[in-house]
Amino acid sequence: MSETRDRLLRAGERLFRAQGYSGTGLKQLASEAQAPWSSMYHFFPQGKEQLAEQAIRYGGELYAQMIRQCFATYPDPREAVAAIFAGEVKILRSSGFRNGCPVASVALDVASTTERVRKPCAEVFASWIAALAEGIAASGKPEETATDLATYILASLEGAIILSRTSKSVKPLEQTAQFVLHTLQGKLPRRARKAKNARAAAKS
Amino acid sequence: MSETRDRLLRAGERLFRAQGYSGTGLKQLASEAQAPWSSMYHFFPQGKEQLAEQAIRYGGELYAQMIRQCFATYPDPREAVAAIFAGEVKILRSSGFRNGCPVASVALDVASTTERVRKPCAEVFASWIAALAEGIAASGKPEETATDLATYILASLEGAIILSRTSKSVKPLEQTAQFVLHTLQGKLPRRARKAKNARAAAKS
DNA sequence: GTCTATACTTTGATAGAC
DNA sequence: GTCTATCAAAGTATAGAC
Repeated sequence: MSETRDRLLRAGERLFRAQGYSGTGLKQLASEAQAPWSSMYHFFPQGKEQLAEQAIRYGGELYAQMIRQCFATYPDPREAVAAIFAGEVKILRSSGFRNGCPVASVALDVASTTERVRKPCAEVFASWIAALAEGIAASGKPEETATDLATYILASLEGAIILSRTSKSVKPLEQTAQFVLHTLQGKLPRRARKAKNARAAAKS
Repeated sequence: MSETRDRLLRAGERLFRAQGYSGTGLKQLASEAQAPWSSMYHFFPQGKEQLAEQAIRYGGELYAQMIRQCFATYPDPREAVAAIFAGEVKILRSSGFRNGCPVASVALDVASTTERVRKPCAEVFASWIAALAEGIAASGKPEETATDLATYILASLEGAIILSRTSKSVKPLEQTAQFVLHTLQGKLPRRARKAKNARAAAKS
């Protein structure tokens, strides 16, 4: 609907992604969005948390679409996941290692302090896992295994992005991709379903 | 040497870990450390960046020791890595999902803005990778492969911590551990060394 | 819906007495 | 090394005219 509102959300996604939640000021955000300061509280009367919540969902939906797009283009999950990692390499490179994950930086900032913002972060992560799992399950794997795999893939991707962004090198992303892809082509852990047994073993 | 200085560093590690760099105020930090406000600039005349830099290194060294300890206790890399993941589960649980990685939250905050703090973050990550690689190489794997593996393990661990912290559930951590351990016991990706070829393939 | 102005708080950082 | 006081700037949020 509103043009200005969209610009605010996009600026939010950009800035939160690069500087985190606390590190981004609303005035900087409005200025970056070329929006008047008054629109800030016009469109988001509940302030920063409300804006962040919607910016997270906005960026999250974009990324979910990208994931689905990859699986639509490459029916083979291995190729799809390779494309996702490769896409991340491109994003990091072309942004000078500024654009990492639009959710992770906010999530770490607020996970323990601002419940209202933590929740959308968790939901977006869950939606990405669902998108990955759906793509994987489409190739014939049982659904539970697909969700476990999807969680593992997202975790590896997120961590690799952090390492790459911090070291300003795409190597961690590329190296991690190799092992994840290998997992995808190989046989899965014996009985990925029986997480309970494995859990007990890991604890000891 | 100084008792007060140590308390400030420890408080820094605690707070930065849970709230990020921008999200943590120096006054809150001094109060939490039960240190007078004046000691802040007495011990860290260059201000917040200097404190953060040293707090990062402090926490980083602690974690590196823990990694080495795990490999010393369990000569089998698989068991050592399982212990590291299990330890993280315990830390998250016992802290009410507050204590994630002491570096990642700061790294995402400042990676693109505060070079002085980004650098120690990158160095600490590198030291953890080195510690992991050393433990893995000790079991007979070639050195280059060990470093690649170590990067992959750390990435998966970091990402899993994020997912677990955000969702307030240890499931992502436990599921990710399963796949990582499976990679460790299985055969490695064909020619982990020839990263260049793989890189080219991932791009296409 | 936008403009200008402003209240109030917190931030990082200094100064000077002791 | 610590205390008290204070600074300028930036933070979020509001108010009222247009």
